[in-house]
Formats: sequence, structure tokens, C-alpha cells
Amino acid sequence: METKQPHKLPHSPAYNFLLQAGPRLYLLHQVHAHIVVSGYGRSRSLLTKLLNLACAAGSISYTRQIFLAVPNPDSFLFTSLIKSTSKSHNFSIYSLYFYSRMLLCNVSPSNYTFTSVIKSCADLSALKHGRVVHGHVLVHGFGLDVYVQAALVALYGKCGDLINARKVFDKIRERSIVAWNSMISGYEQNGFAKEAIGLFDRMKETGVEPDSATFVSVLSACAHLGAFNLGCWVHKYIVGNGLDLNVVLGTSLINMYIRCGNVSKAREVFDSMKERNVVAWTAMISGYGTNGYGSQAVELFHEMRRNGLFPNSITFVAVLSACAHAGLVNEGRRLFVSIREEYHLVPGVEHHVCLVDMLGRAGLLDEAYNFIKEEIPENPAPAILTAMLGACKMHKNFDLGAQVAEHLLAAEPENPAHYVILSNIYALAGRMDQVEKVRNNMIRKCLKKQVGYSTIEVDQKTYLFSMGDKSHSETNAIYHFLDELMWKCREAGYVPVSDSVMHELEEEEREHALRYHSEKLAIAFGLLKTSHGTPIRIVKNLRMCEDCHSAIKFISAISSREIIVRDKLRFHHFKFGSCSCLDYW
DNA sequence: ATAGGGTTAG
Repeated sequence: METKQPHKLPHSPAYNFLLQAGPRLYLLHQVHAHIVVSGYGRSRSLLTKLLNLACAAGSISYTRQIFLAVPNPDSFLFTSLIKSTSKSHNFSIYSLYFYSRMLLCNVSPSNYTFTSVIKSCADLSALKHGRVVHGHVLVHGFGLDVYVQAALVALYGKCGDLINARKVFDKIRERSIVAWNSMISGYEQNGFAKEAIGLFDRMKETGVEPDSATFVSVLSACAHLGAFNLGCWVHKYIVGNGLDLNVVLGTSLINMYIRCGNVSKAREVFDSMKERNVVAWTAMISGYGTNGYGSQAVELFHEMRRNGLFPNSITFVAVLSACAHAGLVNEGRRLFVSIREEYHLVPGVEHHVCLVDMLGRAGLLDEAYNFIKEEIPENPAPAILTAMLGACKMHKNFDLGAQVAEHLLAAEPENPAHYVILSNIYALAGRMDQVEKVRNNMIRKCLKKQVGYSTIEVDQKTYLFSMGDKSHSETNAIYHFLDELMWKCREAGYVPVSDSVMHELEEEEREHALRYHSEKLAIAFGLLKTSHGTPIRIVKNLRMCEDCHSAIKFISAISSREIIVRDKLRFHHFKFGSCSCLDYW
């Protein structure tokens, strides 16, 4: 006997059959036939449930077929359909389609309809459609519905329209945790890590208790900024408040530790996780790779396989680049072949780049170039040629470099980075006439190279420095300290490396720039502001130049400090006068 | 029945 519940009637047998079938097409077809035969074919609740399951089973045509058989579909049925289709990324477009059908049929949308259709617009990054739907929200009087408002914040955030995200957010009277999370995540996803953290602080002041989704965004922001102390605070908060370390939150933590250069803490978190999927393994593999532990990255890749998980294309990028940075050429070649042969995936541009980069770094320029010519004979992607060009510069192969650069400049004439590398190559070859030509070309096209900057976190605040920067309040003390430091370095044997990077600069800029590259300023500031024994962590937006790399080795020895620099590509751990990259970048 | 989250070379 079933126990009687006051609010819940027991399901009909047909409904129970549907529940048992679940999102499995062949079973749904059977139950559907049974429903029709037994005369329940017009039951709205049964058809709605069937429709949801058909959609969850992945068959849009079957879903549509069921829908079309319903005479005069009402708001509930339309909404149900729109919600089902909004749940799968593949069907987002159908969600918009059914929404427009709904309006055409003169059926009124509800706040439930809007949350779903807005989510679909967000998943599609369809800002224009989203704006139109926002208009409908206002017309139908749901402008102050907290659920709809939170969805709108997420929509604008995902579409990169932070102004409008903030406008909606500011109008919300009772901000739910989801509204806060959507806004914080919007800032973070668009590269405004500082703003994300600032809003998180305001959220705390307001007395709203953060949850795991909040911390996922905050940890991403920490990762972005290299904000180790704030990241550690978050970790302690998570543990102290007994938040469940689910796979997403765990991966965020791993990523935070990795991007702050602390691989062992990342591994601790990894080992403590109950559930680990490919994304978590990939984060850890990439962490070993970027921090210079190539063989550990490869080892972890194989361990993942032994655990029965399959790598995806991002996993291969992580493990191949780990091989590239560690000089593990044979292993890298084998892994590349396995993408197709063992895993039946198709290597993409990103994998070709890794392979060319790996061969190029190892000095196998001919093999790399032949690979491009044979595997991608027609229009190799600029990224692949860029990797090839970098290798030519690294191994001072001027002829091949000029040849590759010619292709590259034809393909991307507006990218200043290509001109910079080419002029570097000519400078290394001593062809100053060519350097001049390339530079004039850049000037004529009004192309400027990217401005370098470095950041450092002190007392949970992030400070930014750029080359020759004098905007900081303690500029004088920093420069004075840095001058003394560089003097000590020279006494210890440091010789400034006037490498090719210098040749792009105007004559009078050189000496100034050499001493005051942004990472040196940030390190000087860090040494002044933090106590002995604390590692200095720097994040740089470009690659480090050879001179800084050499200088920082001396600085680490003289000041007896561990200095960790994350550049555009990887980490450098400086300790006792040497670097973890072993000068193989 | 409602909204928000993690991995990627150069």
C-alpha cells in the first residue's frame, strides 16, 4: 500500500512508465505508443513529461514531433519545452525558436520562460537577441523578478557587456547569492579580476554568505592575478566552513595554486578530491608542465589513463606543451601520433602548434618545417608559423626565419608581434639595415608592440608595474633600492645582457629600460614590502627577456629569496642563483 | 519548475 501524502497524489501508471524509461529514446517510443493506445494521448502532463525526456535524450526531431501533436499548446507546455532545450548547449538555438513560436501563437511567457530563454541567449552569446528578450521582460512586467534579473546579469556578463550587467545588478533590490555570483563571474570571465575581487569584498560587507560558486569565480580571479595569499585565505575558508570540495571547486583550487606557482599545494588538493574528471586531471597535468616538471606531467597523463579516463583535446595541449618545455621530444612525438591512432581524435591547430614548438625548441628546425609542409601544405594557421618563427629566432636561423616571417606578414600584416620577432632576428644577424626597414614598416602601419607589465600581491592587494613606471607612491625608494641591488649583482658577476630585445628600443631608452623592466621593479617592491623567507611571486603579461632572467638569478642569490615569475607561457622558480627552467624556455 | 561555477599552445 502506498502511504497517502496530503499534497502528492500517486503517479498514474503511464507516468511511472515514463519515469522508468528516463531519457532513453527506444524506451520512450514504447511508452509513447502505450500512452496513445491506452487513450491517454491527449494528457498534457504526460506529453509534457515525454517531451522533456525526449529532449534530454538528445532527439530534437522527436521532441518537435511530440510538441506539434499537441493542440493549442499553453504557456506551461511552451515553457517546459523552452526550458528543456535551454538545458543542453546543443539545443539553445531551438530554445529561441520555440520562444518565438510561443510569441507568434500569442501565448504569454512567464518568469520561468524568461529565465530559460535568457540562459539560452547567454549560452549562444547572442547579445542582440538577449536585448530583445530583455525588452519583452519589461513589457510583460517581470523587470523586478529576482530570478529573471539574475539571469539577465549572467547574460550580459557572458556577452561581455559589463555596463548593462551592472545596470541590471544595481537595480536588484534583494540581491540573491546567484545575482552576486553572476556579477562576480561576469567580471572575472571578462578579465576584470580586480573588479571581481572588489565586488566579492562588497558582498561580504553586505553580509551575504559566499558559496562554492562564489569561490570558483574568486579563485579564478586569484589565479589570474597570482594572488596567492587571498587564494590561501579562500582555501582556509572552504575547509573551515565545511564547504564540499566538489570537482569544480577542487579544480578551481588546483588551478589557483598552479597559477601561483605552488605545485605541491595543487597536488595536495588533487589527491584529496573524491571525484576527479578529465578537467581536474588536465589542470594538474598542465600545472606540472608550465612549472617545468615535464616528466611528471607525462607520468600523470599515463596515470589518468590507468584510471580509465580519456584525454580530450585540451589534455593533449597540456601534455604536449609540457614535453615541449622539457625537451621530451620522443615522448611528445609518440603522444602526438596517439591522438589519432589511439584516441581517434583529430589533431587541431593547437596540437600542430605544440608539436612545431617542441621540435623547434629542441633545435630540430628542419623536422618542424617539414612537418608544416607535409601535414599542413595549404595555408598553415598563423599560430603554427609563429611557433616556427620563434624557433628560428631561438636557434638563430636567419634564412629560414626570414622566409617564415614573409608568409606570416602576408597572412597577418597588422600583428605587431611578428614585426618584433623579425626585427629581432635581423638584429641577431647584425643586419641593422633590415632592422630599420622592419621598424619603419611598423611605424608606417601605426603598429605598436604590446606594453609589458608585472604584478605582485602584497597584503592581499595586487600592485602593477610597467617599464620605467614612476606612478607608484614609493617610486623613489623602489628605484633607489633597485639601483643598489643591481650594483650588488654586478659585484657578484652579473653582466647586463644586451640581447636582441634591446634592439627594438630607441638608443636613449636602452639603459633605462634594461634596469627598469617591470619585473625588476615589482621584485624590488616585493623585497621592500615582505619579510625574509617569504617567496616573491610575480606575474608578467609578456615573456621575460634574457637580461631579466639572468639578473633575477643573481637577485635570488644575493637576497636569499625564492622568486617565482609567471610569464606569458610558463613559470620560472629562482632559488640560490639558478632557475627551474634550466635556461631551456 | 525558475538564476550562478573548473582545464588550453603561441
